[in-house]
Parts: sequence; structure tokens; C-alpha cells
Amino acid sequence: MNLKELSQNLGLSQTTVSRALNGYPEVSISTRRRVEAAARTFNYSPSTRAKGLATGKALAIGHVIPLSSRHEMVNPVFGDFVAGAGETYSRNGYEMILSIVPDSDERRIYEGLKSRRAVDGVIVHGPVMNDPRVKLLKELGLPFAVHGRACVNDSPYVWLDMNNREAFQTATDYLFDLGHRRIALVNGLEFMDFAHRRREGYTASLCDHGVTVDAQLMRSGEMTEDFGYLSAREMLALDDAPTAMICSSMISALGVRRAIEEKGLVMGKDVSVISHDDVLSYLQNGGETPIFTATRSSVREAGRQLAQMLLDAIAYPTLAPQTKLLEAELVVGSSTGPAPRPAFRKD
Amino acid sequence: MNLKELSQNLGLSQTTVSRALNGYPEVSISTRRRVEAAARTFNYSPSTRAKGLATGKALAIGHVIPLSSRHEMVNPVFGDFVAGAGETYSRNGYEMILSIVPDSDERRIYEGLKSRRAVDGVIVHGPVMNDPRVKLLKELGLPFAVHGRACVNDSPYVWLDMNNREAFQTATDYLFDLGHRRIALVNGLEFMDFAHRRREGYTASLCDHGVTVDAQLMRSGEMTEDFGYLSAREMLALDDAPTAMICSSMISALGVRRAIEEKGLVMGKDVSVISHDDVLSYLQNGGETPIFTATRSSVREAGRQLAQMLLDAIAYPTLAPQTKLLEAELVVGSSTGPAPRPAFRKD
DNA sequence: ATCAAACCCCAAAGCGCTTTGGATGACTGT
DNA sequence: ACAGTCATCCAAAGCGCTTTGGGGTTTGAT
Repeated sequence: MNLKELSQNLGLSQTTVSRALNGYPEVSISTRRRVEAAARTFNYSPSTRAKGLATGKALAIGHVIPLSSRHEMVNPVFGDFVAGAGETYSRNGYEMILSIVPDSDERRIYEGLKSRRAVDGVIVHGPVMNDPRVKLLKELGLPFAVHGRACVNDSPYVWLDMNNREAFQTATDYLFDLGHRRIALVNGLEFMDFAHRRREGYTASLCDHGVTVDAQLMRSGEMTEDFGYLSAREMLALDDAPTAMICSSMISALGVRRAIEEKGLVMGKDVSVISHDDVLSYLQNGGETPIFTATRSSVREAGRQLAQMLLDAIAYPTLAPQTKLLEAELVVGSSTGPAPRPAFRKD
Repeated sequence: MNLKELSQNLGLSQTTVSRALNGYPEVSISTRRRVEAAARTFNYSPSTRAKGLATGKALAIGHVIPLSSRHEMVNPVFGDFVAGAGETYSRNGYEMILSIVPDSDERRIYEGLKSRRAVDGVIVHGPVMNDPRVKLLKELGLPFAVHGRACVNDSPYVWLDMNNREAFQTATDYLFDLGHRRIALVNGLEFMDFAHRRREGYTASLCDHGVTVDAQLMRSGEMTEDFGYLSAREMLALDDAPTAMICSSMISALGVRRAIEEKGLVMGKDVSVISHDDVLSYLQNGGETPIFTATRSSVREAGRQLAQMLLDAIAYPTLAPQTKLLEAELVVGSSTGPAPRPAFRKD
């Protein structure tokens, strides 16, 4: 069923039917109702393609997910993020089109999306420090919104980020409050903007507490279970092993726990662990009570909000770019506890 | 830059330029080259929308990801699956459009995709037993391909599945070979087709070895870490506790390991564990040597192949529906070992 | 020289929609 | 009774592409 058929069926012109369906005022209430009813019974909805051609809008947002060319690793938060964004799109009649591409091809993809007029805007995932994509997208004139920040200081753009620095500073502070002094960081790859900021928060807290940064206690890598395990194992083998660790991801935190337990230690007693928790649907932080003390910030909620910000930016291009900083919440679980007293002080 | 401008620039008609670009024979080799060169320098690529309108094809495939209405859980394999499918699409000039919807709304979504002519076909994710979607899609006349099987016996359709039954039977057999007799199953939700088949493989092996099925040793639930932990903890507390467990997901296997170690037991010695491994990029099975003995089958590869099968089905509608069964590989890691001798037999 | 077959190319229609620029009555107020 | 408003509706153009149905120019053979 298309517009022509529908309008013939109703004995009306295509113009009128189109207007009735799109809520224009120059159509009487009675015909509008009649048209709406007919559309419903014939299960008519306009072809996005034709509508897009006529209006010049694509009614679609592109998500370009970079695939690390080294590890072919898809960002684990991506599923929940797009789930959130998808909610916003379907509420607003937009479609989500997805390209998962080796990061080397990314430029070509953006140019293609632009020149094919396939999308009205794009969401930029996984920004690295000083990300070249924001410059590229500005040059292309393709509206965009960044999940995270790209650390470029030339001109404003739309972004939504979690306050990584603050979250990790708070987490570290919390461990200091519990009496820990040897605190390790198991971070993501630090050319990624978020990981860099987390480290800043961590070192700021150390600094505030007069503890010098120890390179041995700072690990950075792809956030797998195995990476967490290996990092923790190495650090626990040190003479002056850490009594607490802060972890950038629940998955590597699971590895950290494995290393701790393998050594016969108890997490939350011998070694405290704080993880960041993106509230991924497939990786809940325990059941009733959280396993890990965690800095928590829902990436799905981030998706919902950032998508809306992008749609707003597209609808009102003259507005100054919106930005939003989400604060993480520190939830206390059973993985943290007071620092164990050093044996030699026990008397 | 659009076709009109490009053709004016070249002093050719739109027809000729279009033909040159689309590889039609009625254009001389020299003009073809000239056109191609111009297209490249002007960075021209045809508007998908217009092209779609003119050809009647959408040049897009829809992926409808059901969101469990109970838990709002996005399928954890989804990220890697679409990464694989995306490769195929971009090779073939297709776009992927994604809808993540509460499973209650799914019907409406399919109808919408169809009536808006937004896609040429869809991939069905997460089929449940006797899934109503295959009937619906056939009625709608929307080409589709199922990731998994939907267990409907009326008429053929395109699907690609992992041989769940065989994989789990092999895994169970392997444990029997190691001398285990009390073998538990920590399965996914058994209204899902894959989980049902896995259970069949498991029980078939028990049967072959003359072991009666014990309902206490079969757990089924959403495959979270916590579910694995709780299931294992309960079963290990039994008088006649299992000496081996088979797990439907690496994530719940991590929980199983937690329960084992919490009890002071050693995985691979006191209790053997086999997991299914979808080779998810964010959840590798250890580093150099696998942590878990696992039935392994790459879900990303499944995505690549199923996408191609769907494109084929669309291109050649008269062909009989292709189906494909992928065999899992049993990789031996350190989580399995010979069954511990019961203490009372020790002499 | 003539004709047909290749070979290249083009004008125009059409895909399904929105939107511009009227057209047609029915209603006002005087 | 008459122009001026409204309230409704419509015909047709146009979005950027593909494709149909030709139409000139060369060739090669007669």
C-alpha cells in the first residue's frame, strides 16, 4: 500500500492524505480521522526512502563502531549503549544504521555516509585522545555526538561523558579512607580518552594523600579477564604488594579476583578491589548485594541521553553544542575492607 | 555532488554516467574510465535513498534484537554477531539497520520494516522454541534468516546454527571418559532453542553411559555470573555433589569457578568444568592456554556466514532455503581433569 | 555506394513521497 | 449583493536515481 493507492481509496488527493498524516493544519478534523483510520486498517506507513528523498532528511543516525585493528575487539559496552540509543531513536521515528569497521577504514566510512546521504548524523564511539574524527566530521559538515570526550580544545562539539576523573579519584580516596596506602590501578588502554582521565583521577588522589606514584602499580591494557589476572598476579608477587586495586572494567576485575584467590588470599579482606561498573546487562555486579565495590554509571542511560542530544543538535543546528557529564555513583560491595595491618606492626 | 551535476561536469547524460558506474556494457571503456575517475575526484557516491527508490531495493538488512521484557537483557553475543554480519554487508554494499525492541513489540517492528520498505530482509536473533516469528515473517513475505533454529517443522527457512546437541554430548562424553559420573549442567533458559538442544545432548550422553538424569544437577537460567555462582554453590553443597559441570556460557562459568574456589576446591582437580565459548572478543578464554576446557564456535563467523546466506536468498528468491550447521570444536584447557577418586574407595 | 549491425549515447518516465502555489466554496461584515 | 476571509482541498513539480525505448555514428560486408 502506498500513498497513491491510499488516497485513491479515500477519494482524496495525495496532498491531503500526506498532510493529514503528518499533522498539518490545513485539513479538517473529520477527514483527518478518516485518513488515519484508513491508514491503520490498510497498515500503511510511508516509505522511509521516499520520504527521505522528498524531505532531504535521512531519518537515520549512523553508529560507527571502530574495530581495533590489532585485536579485532568490539567494544564490550557497545551493545548496551546502542540499546539505550535505540530507545530514543524509535521514540523519534529515526532508524539506527550500524557500521562496524576496522579503525583504518573509518574515514572512508564517514565520507561514504555523508556523500550517500545515508544518515543525518553520527555517534562517535570510543574516542581516543585528540581524536582525529572530530576534525574530520566538522570538515565534512556531518552532525555528530561523541560518547566520551576527544580531548580537542579547538572548538566545541556535542559530547556526553562519564566523569571518569572524579569517579576514580573518589574511588581512590575511599581506599585511602579505609587505610590503604599501596593502591594499584588496572586500567584500560591509556591512549583512550576515558582511561587517561581515570588515571588522572587516581594519581590526583595519590598526590592528595602524599603517596608517590609507583609505575609498578599501574597497568594498562585491553580490558580482558586475562589481563586483569596477569596484572594482579604480577603485582601481588611484589615485595611491597598492593593491598588494594582499582580496576577499569568488571571483566578484568574478575581476573583480578582470580589472581587474588589463587594466591590463597581473600578479596575484601586481604586485598580490596574497586571496579568500574558500566551496568552492562550481561554482566551484573552480583545479585542482591554487589560483589564488587564499584563506581557505577549506566552506559545504557548514556546511550539514551546522547542520542537525544544528537537529535536536538540536528533539529536546531544553530544552538550551541550541548555537553553532559554524568557522575558515577560509588556503591559499596563486599570486595573492599579496611587495610590489613602489616604483620610487623602487629603488637 | 549528485548524478546530475556529475554528468553535466562530464558533458554526458545521467544515463551514461549511471551505466558507467554500475558496470553496464553499453558504454565505451574510455568513457567508463573517465566517469570513474571523475566520480573519485568529486567524491561522488549515489544516494542510497534515491537508488533504493528507483530500484525498489532497500539495500539494507534489518537486525531486530529482542530485549527480554523481564530483564531488559541484551544478548551478550549480539555485539560479535553483528560485527561478523557487518563485514559481509559492507562487502556487498548493504547497510545494517538495527532495532532493539522489547520482545512484546517485535511484531509491530517487523510489520513496520515491511510496510516502510526499509529493509530487504531481516535476521532473527535469539529464537525460542517454536518461535512465532518465522510464521509471521513468512506471512509478511519478508525474507529472513534465523541465527539458531526455531524448531518449527512446517516449512523450510534459512538458518545457521551451531550444533548445540552434538557439542554438549561430546563435552559430556569427554567428562565420562575422564571418569566423572556426577555431571551437572548449568544451562541457559530452556525455552530458548539453543539451550533446549544443549540439554538434549547432555541427557543423551548420560543415557548412553547408563546414568540416570538427576534434576538436582540441571540448572537453567539467565546466563549471568551470579547465576553460575549460585547454581554451583547449591550443587556443591549436596551430599552427592557433582565432580564436573558443563556450562552454557563463559560468563556463568566464571561464577561457577568462584563457587568452586570459595569452597576451597580447585577447578580442574576437584571439580572439572567445561564451558561453551562463543569466542566473544571481550571475553577471551584465557591467554596462551585456555582457562576453560570449552566447546568452541565463533559467533562472529556465524554472523559473517548467515548474512551471506540471507543476501543469497534475497538475490535468488527461487532457491531452496539454505541451512548450515556449524560444528563446535572441543578445546582442552586446565579446567578439566580426571575424576577425583571417592575417599572411601581409596585403598 | 548502400545497408545492417554494432556501438555509444540520450531524453524522459517513473519510484513514493513532500510541498508550492493555487482553486473552490462557504462565511463574514457592510 | 459584494468583496474579503477562512477553511479545505488539489495538480504538479521536484527529490536523485535507474531504466526504457530510442537515435545517431561507425564499421564491415555487399
